[in-house]
Amino acid sequence: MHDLPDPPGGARMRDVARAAGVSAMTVSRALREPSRVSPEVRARVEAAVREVGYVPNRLAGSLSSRRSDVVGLVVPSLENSLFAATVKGISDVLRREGFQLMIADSLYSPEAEEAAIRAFLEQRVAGLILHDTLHTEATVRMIRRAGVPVVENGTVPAEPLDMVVSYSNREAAKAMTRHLARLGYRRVALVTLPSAANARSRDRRDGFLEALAELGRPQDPRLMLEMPSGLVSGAEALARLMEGAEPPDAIFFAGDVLAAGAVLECQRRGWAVPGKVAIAAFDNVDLLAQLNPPVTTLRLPRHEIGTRSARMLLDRLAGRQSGPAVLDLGFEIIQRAST
Amino acid sequence: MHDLPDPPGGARMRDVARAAGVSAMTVSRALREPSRVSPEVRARVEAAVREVGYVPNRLAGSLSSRRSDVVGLVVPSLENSLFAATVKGISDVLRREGFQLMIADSLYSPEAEEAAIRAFLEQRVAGLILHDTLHTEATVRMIRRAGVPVVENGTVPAEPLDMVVSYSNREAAKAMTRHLARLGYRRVALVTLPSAANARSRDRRDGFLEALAELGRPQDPRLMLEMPSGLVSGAEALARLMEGAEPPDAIFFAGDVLAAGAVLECQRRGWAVPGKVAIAAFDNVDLLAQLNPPVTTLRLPRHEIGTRSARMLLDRLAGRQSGPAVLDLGFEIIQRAST
DNA sequence: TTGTAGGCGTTATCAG
DNA sequence: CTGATAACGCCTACAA
Repeated sequence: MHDLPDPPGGARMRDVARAAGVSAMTVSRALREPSRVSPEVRARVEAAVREVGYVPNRLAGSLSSRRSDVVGLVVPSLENSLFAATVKGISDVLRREGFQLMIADSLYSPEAEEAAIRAFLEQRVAGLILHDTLHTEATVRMIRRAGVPVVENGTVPAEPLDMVVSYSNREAAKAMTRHLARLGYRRVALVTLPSAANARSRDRRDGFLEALAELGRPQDPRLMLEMPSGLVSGAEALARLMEGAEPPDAIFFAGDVLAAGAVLECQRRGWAVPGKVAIAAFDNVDLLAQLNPPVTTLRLPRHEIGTRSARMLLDRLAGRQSGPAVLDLGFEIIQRAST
Repeated sequence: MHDLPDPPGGARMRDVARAAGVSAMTVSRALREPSRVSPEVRARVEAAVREVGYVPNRLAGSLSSRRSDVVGLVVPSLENSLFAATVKGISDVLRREGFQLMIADSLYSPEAEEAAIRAFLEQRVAGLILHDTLHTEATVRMIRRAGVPVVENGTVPAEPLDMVVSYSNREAAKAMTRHLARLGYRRVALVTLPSAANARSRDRRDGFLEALAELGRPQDPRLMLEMPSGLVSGAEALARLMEGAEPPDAIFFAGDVLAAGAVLECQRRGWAVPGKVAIAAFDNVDLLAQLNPPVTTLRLPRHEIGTRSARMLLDRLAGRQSGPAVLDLGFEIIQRAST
């Protein structure tokens, strides 16, 4: 909390009013509802605004009007480029509608998310977009009490807080597993990110297991691995899985850039993909299409999740939409040479 | 701008005061300067806060105190993971100090930057961090008039607005060019991002040319190319440069993931790297170390730029630092197998 | 179409 | 250590 150097340089509405020879109220109107002010006065006000270099104070405006044009966003990580696509989608829509974006990262911790959301509510944001769907009880109470609209993004939660825009991690993982089976792979392994604090990861694992069950295949713990994020991690996962007695003939890397790391490791080891082992990924990052071989993966609507979330939130704020809503944006399998 | 549902659910300070049997002023103190309130009262206030579910209204607080704990950040692009590292650094420091972050992207357009900055100033942010160093005149006027502290990040500008935290794009490009010459490469090509709206790109080109001049080598327009960002673009740049009559023996990709795209294209063409052509990159993204061969590049202090920028800004806000300051964080060459 | 009065929820200031 | 009072800059509501 630090000093705002308003007084020396900052002109207030009344300064504009004086310069334009009207009342402050008229300046306010001229700025927000130009049509409700005579053209002549409007011109004088606009001139005065330029003359004194007036920058409206939205803190005062929001306090008085009990409205806000700031949306709060919490993502698990600011460094993950997958979230970046969603953030971009949100930002694009908000900008067009004249809203501002406050961002915080939760680091996959519900407690950190709670702190971020509290800070946002203190700033009286108009609405929240949350990528994680797991919240502390205190968070839920705070949000309920505040009454702000919320959009959740990460996956379709069992008990949505309010609105949801996502794809189904479970269905996506299931579809890819089926796809690999259809291609003839018999021993399909799954690598996920640590599921402890990651509902998305659990959903993917569940989808994988559901597919196996439907296919009448047994669960084999030797074919399931949790690894942290990263290229190196993908390489290591590959090594571990292939060292086993009955190695997989296909590996589904259901997270991040793990698959890319694995393909690069195959290059180093001189292993043919998919000859030695097939590799599938979970997200359509540019890299996967450019790798040798290009990697089969899922196209997820990352950017659209952002745009639709923002739209849904703004619709609610504008009273254009009533109740909770769940939007499942689906996904698509991209078959490439790696499987 | 939309309705804030404060009244139904939102308790105000006076509600807390009533519940605790004290005045609102005492609640305010108990919350912000607990030591200036008797332990007994403090406890009553804390209990009352929990009881009524009080969430302070910082709009009112900031308006009254003329302080803000929000920092505005403008990056060229929200999707570029290089900026993400800097954003993360900023966010880490701000969180620790209890500040909030508003983010907007400029899309490399000074006009869009101006709009974003205006919006931030309307929100009365305590300070600004700008990644671009090119601003419209109106932007400069606005910032000067507002008197908010500013940190610029992109490159060291000729006329800093205020504080600067960066590395020198020119020096970094120069150093890598020299490095390639030292390794024995005779015809070094340069690929940059479009320089029209990108000062960083121009600086890199200038550094490249300076190095050539120092080495007594001629400028060869056939060895300089501007390409848009992206892996595919890197592959295409490679193809174009190698198709010429006197192809380069080394290519310095001074932007983004261009170099990675080129290495992957070499794999496809069966070109040895560096046998057929050496490849160097500009930023230490994880991928470069994992590619085959691993790619020589520059380690830039992306994350540290963020942390130091935030610290410098907060120091200024706390009165701990006086005038403008320019912090050059340097860089480092990482020699790998691709050169 | 324009203006006046009062209040949004908090904090600075000064008094007790 | 605590409280009363007056802003902070703008907007809602109503009046002219």
